[in-house]
Formats: sequence, C-alpha cells, structure tokens
Amino acid sequence: MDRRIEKSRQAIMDAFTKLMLEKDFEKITINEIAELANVNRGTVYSHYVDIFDLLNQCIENHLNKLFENCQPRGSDNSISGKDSLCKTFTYLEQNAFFYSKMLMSKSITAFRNRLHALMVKSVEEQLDMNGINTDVNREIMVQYFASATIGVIEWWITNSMPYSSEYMAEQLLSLMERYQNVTDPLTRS
Amino acid sequence: MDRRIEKSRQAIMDAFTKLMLEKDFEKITINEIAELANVNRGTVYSHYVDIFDLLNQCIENHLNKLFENCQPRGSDNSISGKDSLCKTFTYLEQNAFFYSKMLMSKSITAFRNRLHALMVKSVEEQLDMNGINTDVNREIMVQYFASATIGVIEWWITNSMPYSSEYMAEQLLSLMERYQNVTDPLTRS
DNA sequence: TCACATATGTTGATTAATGAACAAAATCGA
DNA sequence: TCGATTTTGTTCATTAATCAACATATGTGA
Repeated sequence: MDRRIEKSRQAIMDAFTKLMLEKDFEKITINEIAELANVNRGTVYSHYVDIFDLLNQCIENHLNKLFENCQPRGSDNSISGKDSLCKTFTYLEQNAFFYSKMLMSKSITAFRNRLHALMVKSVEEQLDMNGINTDVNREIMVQYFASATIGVIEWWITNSMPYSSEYMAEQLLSLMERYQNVTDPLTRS
Repeated sequence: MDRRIEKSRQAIMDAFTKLMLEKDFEKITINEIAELANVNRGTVYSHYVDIFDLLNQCIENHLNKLFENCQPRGSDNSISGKDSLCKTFTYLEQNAFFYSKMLMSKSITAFRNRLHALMVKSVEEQLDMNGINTDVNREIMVQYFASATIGVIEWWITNSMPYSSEYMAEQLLSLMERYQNVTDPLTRS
C-alpha cells in the first residue's frame, strides 16, 4: 500500500490518542487533531468520516493490540495459560493511562461495549476449543466469565494496579480453573 | 510551504544523520537512507542531487544550528560574552557524538572546511563590531583567532570533553581577552 | 439576544510523493 | 577474471496530500 496512507493514519491516530490522554473527548476538535498530527484537515476527513469514527477506530486498534499481544506463544496451550495471562496484565499495566481514561470516561460507552463484545467472543472461542460440557447454560456461562474477567481488569486499572501483574494473573487463573480448563479468556484462536 | 516537503526533508535528514553516527560515510547508500526515512527513493533524488549534496546540506544544517544556538541572548553584548561561549560548549557537548564523528572522519574534509569558513566569517564580524586597531595584519589576525578557536574545540571534542563546558568557556575567554574585546568568535551578528 | 469567533464538512485545482520499470555503473564473491 | 547482485540515476503514470475557498453549524461572551 501507498506508504503515504500509512503515515497519515499513524500521525492522526497518534495525535488523537495523545489528546485523549490530556483532555476530555468532547473537547477534542478535528482542527486540533490535524494541527498536532501536522496534517491537512482535509486529510483527516479523507480517512475518517467524523470524530466518532476516529474514536471507534482508535478503540478498535487498541483493543486489537491488547488481544493480539496476549496470545499464547508456545504451541502447547496448556502451559502458556499463566504466561499469556501475565503478559495480558503487564500489557495493561504499561498502557494503564490509556485504559484508565477509557474506562473512567463517562461519555465513552463505546469502549466498554467493544471490550465486552471482544471478551465474549474470546470466551466463546475458549469454550469451543476446550469443549466444556456442564449443565450450565452456555450463553450464561459466557457472559459470566466475560463479565468476571472485565470486572477484575477494570477494578485493577481504576485502582492504580495495587497488585503486580503476575499476582493478578495467578489469582484470576485460580479463579477460572475452578471451572475446569477455561484458561485465558483474552486468548483468541 | 507545502508541509509534505518539510516532512520529507526532515525524514531524509534524520535518517542520514542517524546512519552517519553508526557507520562510515562511504558505506551509506541512497537505498538505505530512503528505507530508513520510509520514503521512496525517488523522493530523495527530488530533494538532493546525490549523496554528497545530502552530506553538504547536512553539515550546513548542523553548523547553522551551532552558530545560531550560540548567539548572545541579552541586548548588552558585554555581559553575554561568557554566557554565550558557555552555551556554545554546552551545545557541542550535547551533540558531541555527531561532531566527533565529523571531525574524526578522514574522508570528510568538507566538514572541517565549512566549519573553518564559518568561523573566519564570524571572527571578521566580531572584529568589525568591536573595531580593533592594532598593527597586526587583519587577515592574519582573523586566521589566527579562527584556527585557535577551532583547535580548542576539536581537541576538546575528540578527547571526550575532559573539562566542563563552563571551564572551557572561561579558559577560552581569558585567552581571547588578552587581545582586547574579541569575545565570542562563534557569535554572528 | 445578537455579533463574533471557532469548528465542521465539502469542493476543486495543484503538487509532491509513490511505485514500477529501466539502463548503466559499481560492488561483490567465487 | 567473470557472473551475479546491488546501487545509481532517471522517467512516467497514478495517487494521496495540500491549500484555499466555501457554506453551514456550533458555541461563547457581552
């Protein structure tokens, strides 16, 4: 692809993310973004229909990074459970500022919704892979694990990460292991 | 000016400077520069005729920064003598890696030549401003001060800056003050 | 409430950057 | 030495980015 496109998108996204960290979403203008990205205002419009589109794509990018970054490395999924979960929390820790902003912002429900949707999908895939059979309704179980995981993450982030990522990984894992082989809901196939 | 031009020039210059620091000038290719700058090879040729042109403009940029950075701030030139000279050495210290490379490179005489030329010009301007009248030949005096200053700088840089920039400024100033009011040869009007 | 400023989208002409292709020169390795 | 590879410099059609100029909408302070 034409490298100009990549450069422009990157510059705009970086500028937007930077502005998100230092002010409320409602206060951010396209003018500001274009100025900070050192890009013509028209270029912003050529890539994103409006600022909400920009927000959604920004959320998408970050969440994709989160889920991608936390894939188990090794071919054996059994051992990588704790490792990948630990990596997940470490990644969250490194980007805590961003996720904290996103989770605490009242106006941005899009982020929570998208995170929840991705988590649900991830849990479903995990269940399919490990083939768990219980008498609990599958749909409910998915919601249960997804919400539980997100709840722990949200609490951890918004409370300034009071425990280490490794400790969090251990705790969450032991909670999940009580339900057999559901290891890392963040892991997608 | 079209901001695309500025961006491309900056990216190319940054890439070239970076490569200069980590390998010999002779080993640097246009391909490398374009790749590191993330720019089409043709773009490099549209801004610079060849790699020597690129080198010269790079030298010019850095030396301009050096001389600009060392202008006396205050309106009264009398006090600013030591301050600006100290700033000069501090600036050199911060960019020591680059200047050391440039001064030590056997193949690049262009840098030394250009530095010498700018220094001569600067000393001449200083002499004109302070209106020194001695029986010493003006031309010879200019060469004397220029070479003396460059010699000190070169020794300081290539010997890993054994003294602080403030100490260097003091010493050089006291040497120059023996010839009346010639303060900071690096200062241009 | 009403100017006044700022932000939002849109349009169109212009321009710089792009990728691909090319021939020629230089470099390298065997 | 010779063949293969890389680099160099150039050309050209295509395309994304630019700037300027709009009209409209949205605040914001007096």
